[in-house]
Amino acid sequence: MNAFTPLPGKKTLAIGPNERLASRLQGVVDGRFPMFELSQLRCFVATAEELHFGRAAQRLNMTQPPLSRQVQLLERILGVTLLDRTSRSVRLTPAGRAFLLEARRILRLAESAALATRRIASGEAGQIAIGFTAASGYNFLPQLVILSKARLPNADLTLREMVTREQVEALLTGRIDIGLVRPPMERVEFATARVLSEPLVAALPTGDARLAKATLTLADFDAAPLIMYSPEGAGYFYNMLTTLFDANGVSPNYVQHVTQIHSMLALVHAGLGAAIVPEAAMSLHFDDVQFRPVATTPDRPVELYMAWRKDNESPILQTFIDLCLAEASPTGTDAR
Amino acid sequence: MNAFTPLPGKKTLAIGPNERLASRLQGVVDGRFPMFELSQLRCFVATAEELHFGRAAQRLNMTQPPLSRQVQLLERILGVTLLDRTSRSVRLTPAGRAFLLEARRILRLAESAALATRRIASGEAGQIAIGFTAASGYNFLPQLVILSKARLPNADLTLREMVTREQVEALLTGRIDIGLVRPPMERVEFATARVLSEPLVAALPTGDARLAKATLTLADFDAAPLIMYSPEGAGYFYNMLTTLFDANGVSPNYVQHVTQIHSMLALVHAGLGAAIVPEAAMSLHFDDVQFRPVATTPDRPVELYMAWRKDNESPILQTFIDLCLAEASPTGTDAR
DNA sequence: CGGGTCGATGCGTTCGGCGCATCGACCCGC
DNA sequence: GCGGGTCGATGCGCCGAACGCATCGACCCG
Repeated sequence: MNAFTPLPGKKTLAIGPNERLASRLQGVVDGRFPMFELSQLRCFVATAEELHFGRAAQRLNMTQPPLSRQVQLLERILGVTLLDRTSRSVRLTPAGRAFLLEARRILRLAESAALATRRIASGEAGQIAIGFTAASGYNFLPQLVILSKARLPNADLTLREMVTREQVEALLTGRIDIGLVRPPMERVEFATARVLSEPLVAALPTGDARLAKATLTLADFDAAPLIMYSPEGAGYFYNMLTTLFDANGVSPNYVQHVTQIHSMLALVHAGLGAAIVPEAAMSLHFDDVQFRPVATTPDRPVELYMAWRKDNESPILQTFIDLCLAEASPTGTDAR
Repeated sequence: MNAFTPLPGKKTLAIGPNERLASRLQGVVDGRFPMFELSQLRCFVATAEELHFGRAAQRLNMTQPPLSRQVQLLERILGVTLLDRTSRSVRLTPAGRAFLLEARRILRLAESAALATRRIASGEAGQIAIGFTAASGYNFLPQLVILSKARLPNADLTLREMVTREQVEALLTGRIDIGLVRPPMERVEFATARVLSEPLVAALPTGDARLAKATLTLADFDAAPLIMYSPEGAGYFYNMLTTLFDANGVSPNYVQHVTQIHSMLALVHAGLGAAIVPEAAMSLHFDDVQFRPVATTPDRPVELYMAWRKDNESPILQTFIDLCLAEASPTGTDAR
């Protein structure tokens, strides 16, 4: 069992090891070098730091002979003497000094690569690309980013503004992992959760008589100048408002169609008319533009959904979504 | 007693065969992970690139079963699934995608580290710190740098201006590898080679009557205003000139002692007097300062030596010195 | 000149990685 | 729908590589 078996004589034939070594170093002959291993780098670094094979071996939890041999092997692989050693001293050669720095870098890189990969697999780190509609960028998205920075500091968020239709395609192609989209969102590939529902508010220019009322109704917009959403670029709001107006028999005077909410408010500021915008747009402050609630049925018609591919296996995506759903008020969300 | 005999109190030194295995598995438990090897990274990279174990194994000159096992082992070391594999397809997980980039970086770094170290050991690359006296920086040093850049493009030169005395100390402490020094330079630790010997020239202000002569003699400076070297900061030139003047019975009128040659020329430019400078100083152009040869014995009294430690084992230093000595005119050099 | 230290080396053992053969899952085409 | 083909996983035997022990040879010190 014990390896110790004292042999009487010493066999002087030492061709065996040299032959194996020769086969290993055959690559040197035809120009292709064999590569060292990280364990050999650790051997060398420990030895270079201790400048003493015995202590280095102790640090590496091994004995001195195999350590000596690993360092020798590393030197033969490199074809370079890294350490000048006598029985009295061990010193780094210039090449050894340079290689020591490189070896430390390689080992550090290997350590950090392992760590980073473990974090990514555990959902603590990684990249998340988020698509969002313009209006969700005013209020909800910033909160989402703040939440992510606080709870997932190693998450690397990429934000891309795009309309719902573009987000669907981006989700399918994998260009984004999460979409902040407007309903309806019914696709078998996607899981969705309602993350926001908010009322509509009227944006009125200073001096507008309707500012006297605390709350407006849709009837207040009948035959009045209204800045309206473009059916192409802002279909969700266009459809929502036309449906609401039709259901209530209201016919505003559409003075302009625009796509962006901040453009609408700029036109309100210019006195062109009123606009009806989601409550989140109140984050945008324009001079001479004031807001009033608008009563509708339902009273919070503007909905925002989070959508992601069911088969997206990114661990951090799961962490992120769990985080979002846990943080959002339970009544306001409706997962899957 | 052998240092590696297990002592009663040091159980940890006894590394049984089971302990290696145990430490490998135990490491995962107590938070310390075993480290992967570069060969495993190569296995993973090839597999991730081919997305096919059979082809990857072929690329690695091995068979598929050990490749599968190495990738499995890597995954167990990381504690992370890198590849989702069925019998029909192999796909990277998000963590695998991230680790692939890291693995490639590590392998590239290892390759380049080996290459760089081989270059350093062969004398093709490395760092050389050169000390030089101010005057040698005007002409000789730039040529040396140009020569080095052309023939040793991977040499990383560090240039430090210092007087001869400082260079000697810097050579002894290893702060510089090569000194460009003034004689005498007699130390057993150093090898030296004369790399330059040049005549003295007079720097005269425009209008000086001596400009009429094509060549001046030392007698031309007797009783005339002369800007002189400081004995502390420029001892070599101070001693050379005083010795020459004494030997020729000449007594100039020392109007100012300064250390730097360009300061002397500035004072000549200001009309304060003449100066005697090494020929290399003619590289410095001042308005209203013109040069004339000065006849001396010997006719090229200004000598520059290259000095380096005999025991400096830097391979590129040897290459560099060989290069310098081969390039310099054989008559002008005198190695060792 | 003998004891002590240290790296190198001989030697026997063991363990890990390899190749071969095979399994099991899955796809595809007849 | 069933057999052939593909592909990754696995069992197994073998061999080489790395380990530990013992020892050598060089060197230093008193």
